Amino acid sequence: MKDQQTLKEIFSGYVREEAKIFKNKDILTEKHIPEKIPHRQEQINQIGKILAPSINGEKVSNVFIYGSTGTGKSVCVRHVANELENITKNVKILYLNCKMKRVSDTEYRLVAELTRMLGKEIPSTGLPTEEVYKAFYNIINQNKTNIILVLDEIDALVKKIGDDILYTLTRINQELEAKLSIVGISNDISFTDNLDPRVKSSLSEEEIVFQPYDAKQLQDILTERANLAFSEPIDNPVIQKCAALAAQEHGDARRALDLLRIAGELVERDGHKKITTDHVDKAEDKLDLDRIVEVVKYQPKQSQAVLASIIRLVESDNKNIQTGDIFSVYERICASRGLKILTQRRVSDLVAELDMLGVINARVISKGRYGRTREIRLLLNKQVLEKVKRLLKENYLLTDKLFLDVKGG
DNA sequence: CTTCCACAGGAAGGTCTGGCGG
DNA sequence: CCGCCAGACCTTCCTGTGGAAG
Repeated sequence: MKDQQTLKEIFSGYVREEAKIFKNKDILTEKHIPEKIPHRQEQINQIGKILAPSINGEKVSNVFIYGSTGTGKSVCVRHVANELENITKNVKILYLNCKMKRVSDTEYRLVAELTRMLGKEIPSTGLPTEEVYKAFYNIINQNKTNIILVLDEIDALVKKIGDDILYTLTRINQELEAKLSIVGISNDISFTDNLDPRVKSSLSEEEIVFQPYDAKQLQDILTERANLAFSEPIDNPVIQKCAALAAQEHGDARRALDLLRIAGELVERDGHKKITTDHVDKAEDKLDLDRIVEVVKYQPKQSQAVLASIIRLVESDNKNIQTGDIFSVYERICASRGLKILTQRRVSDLVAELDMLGVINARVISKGRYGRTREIRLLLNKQVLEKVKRLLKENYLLTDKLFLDVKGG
């Protein structure tokens, strides 16, 4: 009873505190699609002009949009899409982020998801892919509406499952006399280079580029959103700091918003009221810390073992760490922990994955006579490294005592 | 110039799990 | 129940290669 009382007090105190700082925290997340998008009017108009003919039932051009992360590609497209759907029922917009695990990262899942969006349930597994395509075609034939398919992070899709699927999708129009257009969004500019020329030309009937924001523009964005998200105005230096830090990260607006949001959360937790630039500094640390630790936490055991090997090598002052070194340490860790030892080929892939996740940096280098390999560096600062190590120790993949004498490099 | 290291990374296939429709 | 399917995860086998050493 006493416990409950205390808990209630904690909660109610928290609720009050939250009410004081955030008016609506969602404004600062990706979920939110703002009414006003500063410094993107031109792009929005371009997208609008391209998609407008769909209102009269005409098929619109495929569009390819690129720009680095946090330049507003998705928001702008979604904004236009919302407006479009508000004024006409002739257009159905299917928005899909291709990076979504277990939703759109394979051919089957992607087509299944699209079919579901059009109103037909498809089991998550069990059917032949061909069957799912049939269902998709059928429902398109029935509906006869104009479909605009927005494929966000389309580069991730092609990287994983190839461009065949895009070819199939672009050909639907010929086969079914349907009106399906594709809006592809990518943050990899060189993405189209490796595309099948047919796909490439049909996908980029129109192209729109999003340049990174500069610090000033980021400030405008932050100010705009901060007014909606927080109950009290945010000090200018705080906004400036968020903008400056994000401007260093290729003008990533998402990062700027994250910084502001986390800073707000930190203040909230401390029970204070005013965000200061110190909070922004802390937010920056926390942002990286949380992301990496979270990533590592949900890596499979084998991948963690590989990471443990890399950390071991780094800790024993090895300068140039290469795949072979990692593998030999990895073998020992597995042996001592009773873990199955995978092949070097597989470990090489796990290393590549860790690289993609931003935990390490793996660069292919040639050492001439002494072979071609990957040179690996850890990308963790001291704070993050400590947390990751603790995590790996909990999983018995790292121990405190050194049990290795690694050959010098 | 050629040689050759220590891998990279593609291709194909195996094994297992979870789920389908009949 | 069966036979089949997709997908995760892994192995086996393989060809390709940048550049220092000879």
